[in-house]
Amino acid sequence: MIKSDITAPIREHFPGLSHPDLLESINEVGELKSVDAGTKIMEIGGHVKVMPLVTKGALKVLREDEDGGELFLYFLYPGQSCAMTVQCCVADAPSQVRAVAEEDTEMVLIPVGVVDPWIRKHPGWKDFILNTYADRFSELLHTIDSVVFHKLDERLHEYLLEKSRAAGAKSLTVTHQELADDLHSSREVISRLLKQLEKSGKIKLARNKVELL
DNA sequence: ACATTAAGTGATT
DNA sequence: AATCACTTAATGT
Repeated sequence: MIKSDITAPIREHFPGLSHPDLLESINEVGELKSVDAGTKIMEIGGHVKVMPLVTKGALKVLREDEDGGELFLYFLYPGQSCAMTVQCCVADAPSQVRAVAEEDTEMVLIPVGVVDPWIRKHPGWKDFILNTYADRFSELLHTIDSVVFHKLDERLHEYLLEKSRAAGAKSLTVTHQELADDLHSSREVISRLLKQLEKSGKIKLARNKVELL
């Protein structure tokens, strides 16, 4: 079947999961999925049925407050996965974050039911889960540092750089409003900060465009 | 040409 | 740094 294609992207991006037994298990229950940029992968409050292993593109993970305000947390790149999923299938809790495809993205979906059993069955899987946790935890600390200690203009600049990395391009197609939403700020403030960044020669602006220099 | 949406500005808190 | 009220500019139909 086409199923054998699944292990190829896994072997390429998740070298830690390349033990034959584990690959066979992944091949049995995993499902390769491609989504267009902007597709919602996970909604807040939604029940998590699969754990995504990103193999191409990027997922954007966001927190949302009571009144619909958003806050960007981190991107998930190829070779990474979401610790929230593990938390959710262990605690059987609904998702507390939203995940959206930042680019056209490809991932292998692992049913949450096998996540726990595999930890005992496959040493490589256990290490992977622990690493996923450790990675997300330090990403989160970094985000907290950024929010609490950095000024908004620094955060904005850093976010633009990350976004550029996710897009794999220097030129981004975004509105000021979208940036404001991700950083939990307001459009006017972002506009003004962007203009400062442009003046200091770090970026170039056009309608719906931000170009990193 | 007109309507819609993005971006800029100044004042206020 | 956020919000408001308003203007100006760019874009789609």
